[in-house]
Amino acid sequence: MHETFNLNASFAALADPTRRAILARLASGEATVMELAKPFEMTQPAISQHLKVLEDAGLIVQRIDGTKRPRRLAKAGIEAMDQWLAMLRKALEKNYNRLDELLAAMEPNAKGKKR
Amino acid sequence: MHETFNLNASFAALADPTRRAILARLASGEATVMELAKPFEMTQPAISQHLKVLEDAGLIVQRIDGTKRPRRLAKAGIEAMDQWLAMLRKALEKNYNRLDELLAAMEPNAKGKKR
DNA sequence: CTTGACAATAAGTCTTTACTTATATAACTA
DNA sequence: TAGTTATATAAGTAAAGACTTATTGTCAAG
Repeated sequence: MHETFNLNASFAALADPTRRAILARLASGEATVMELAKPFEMTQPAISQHLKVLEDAGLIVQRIDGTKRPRRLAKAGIEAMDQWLAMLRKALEKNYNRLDELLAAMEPNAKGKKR
Repeated sequence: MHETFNLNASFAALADPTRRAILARLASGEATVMELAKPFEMTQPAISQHLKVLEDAGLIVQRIDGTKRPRRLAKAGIEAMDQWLAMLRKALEKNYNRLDELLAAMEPNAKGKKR
């Protein structure tokens, strides 16, 4: 419930190229809204809205510095997605092995051979 | 272009809990549409549409077996997302170190006030 | 050849999303 | 203090998404 719900928001957040670019930028350190907005042909409110999506998804956090609100990456949310994907990747490896076994069973003659 | 576009679709695909459940199911091996549909309170067309989304996103592939169309996980698409996220995770580790350095540098003197 | 199982597609509805412009608020600066 | 900078919020719109029901295409088996 808590986790699944958050994964919905987290993956949805990554589905947008602007938001992925923002995260990539934050990967090299904190940045303010204006700094983040600069590379895009988009208004500041649009960027603020993207940042809200990222924050609600648990992927970034903000800090207060005068009138500025520098954002940085948030570990927890990113790791949650990473772990979910790791599960899939592991399954892929397993299935790959299983496929090997299947092929081996189907071709007793050519067992262990790579064609 | 190719890669960014695909990541849009891939992450968007994972944003839906039904589709994540489908992938989790496929993690334990091939399954037909009907098999995949069974756990959900949803019609078969709905599942077929989800499968189309997953396939367009490069996350699954299908095989033809009579009138059945068994799906299985697709390595490439999953790895693409995994690698993008790995980039973020790496940045987090780096930034964590950087923060350590910053705090260490600030510590010798009295720490800044907050105002 | 007909029937039934498996699956895709079409069309319609309702909700969500990604923007825009306009405006508000709070904190710096001169 | 007044003006400017940094950011958030509100309201409106157009497009995309997640379903539904209805229908169609294909194969397999009697």
